[in-house]
Amino acid sequence: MKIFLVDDHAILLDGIKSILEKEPTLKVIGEANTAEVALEFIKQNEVDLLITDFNLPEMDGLALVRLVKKISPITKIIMLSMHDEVHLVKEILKEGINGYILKNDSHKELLSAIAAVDAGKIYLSNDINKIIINSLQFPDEERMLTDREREILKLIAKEFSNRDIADQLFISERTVETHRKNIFRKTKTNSLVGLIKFAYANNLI
Amino acid sequence: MKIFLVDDHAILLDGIKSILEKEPTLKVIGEANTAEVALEFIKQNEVDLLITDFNLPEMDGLALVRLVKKISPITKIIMLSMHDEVHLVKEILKEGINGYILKNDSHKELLSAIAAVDAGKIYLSNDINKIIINSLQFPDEERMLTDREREILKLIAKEFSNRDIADQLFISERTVETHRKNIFRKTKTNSLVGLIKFAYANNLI
DNA sequence: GAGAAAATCCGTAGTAGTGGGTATATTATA
DNA sequence: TATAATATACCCACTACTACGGATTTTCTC
Repeated sequence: MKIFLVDDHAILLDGIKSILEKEPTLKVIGEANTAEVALEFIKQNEVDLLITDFNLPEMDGLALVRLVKKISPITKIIMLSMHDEVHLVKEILKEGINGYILKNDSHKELLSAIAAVDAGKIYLSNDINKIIINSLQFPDEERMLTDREREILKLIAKEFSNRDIADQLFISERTVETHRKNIFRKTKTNSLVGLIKFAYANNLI
Repeated sequence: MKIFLVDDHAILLDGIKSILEKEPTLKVIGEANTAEVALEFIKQNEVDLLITDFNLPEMDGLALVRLVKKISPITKIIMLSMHDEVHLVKEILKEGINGYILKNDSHKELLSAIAAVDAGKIYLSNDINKIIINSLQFPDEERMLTDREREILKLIAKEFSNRDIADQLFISERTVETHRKNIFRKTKTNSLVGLIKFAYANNLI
């Protein structure tokens, strides 16, 4: 099984490689610190399995997954993330990846995931399963932010005022206020600080 | 050399262990996900080198370092952090640790650090050196926040209003406003969002 | 083409925080 | 003990955002 690793922390990359090298059936044929470099490699080489972090500089793991699915549909993908925020997990799973494990899972979980994915199954780590099931049991939570709301939240996080955002998007300040109101409602926060924390947890910053 | 590892991400712990096991002179005699568990171990066993992450649940890496220095002064310490924020780096180095490397350094850097520390030297990763030198060249930056300011920043980050904070600390709202002003000045931010980002970067949240 | 969802826009009143000061008591530190 | 640093407190004018409310247009979906 030809595996390609992506993570922006070299030490983690080295560690995982060291673990996988102990398995005779697995072969790490390449690694990268950024999604861009990974894509270049996948365009030119056949990769059976891509194991990628979600947090990457520039292009994030989600964008990488979408592009890999386009340019190399046979490549299976396992996401190795530290994020356990329900919105974000759902967003990633929607892309149809083959496995999702967390960084505080052990290497055994990673090996199990690889085996399962190799056998054509989908593997979710225990914690991720819990999150999914929990969100099915308590579906009260609002649906995700719309694209526009997300756009505005990002601008808020970039320290723009309502006035600035309105100018930038060529809309009225009122509209920005309305979006802001809706974002607050949907994220169940009622302070700017809470909102920024939400943005962090959901990787919008 | 008897080494103890601390990191809240099991997969990283496993990876580093796997790397270190290849070196015949090194022996990983234990590992932990939390500072508390690590301290228990160090109390009862002789540890030559502690390699610890900074971000830990509950007690953080800085507090761990301070306690280890007390209960086992012979134990050398290498901090393995993803933080490269100048204030925080300085704060950690002030504790007198033996090495500081970043998570996006490679395993070679880690091995070099271990060798240097074993030889009684202090090892700083290249990026950390740059940060230190840079801060010497441009010492214009304000000194760190005072304890009180830090306390107030944490409360701001917990979504308390000035009124709330004043009540909680039994001081006037005016005083809170003054502290807030000083915090803004010192952190060179001028929006709440910037402030929260600073708090994140400095691990105050 | 009906209906839902999303995006747009507005008013009015009130509040919390910003930015500019100044000033004094307390606590470290040399 | 002088000096600096920190923590405390106040004033005033201003602005940005909040919290209610309601409404219309555009876009998507069945």
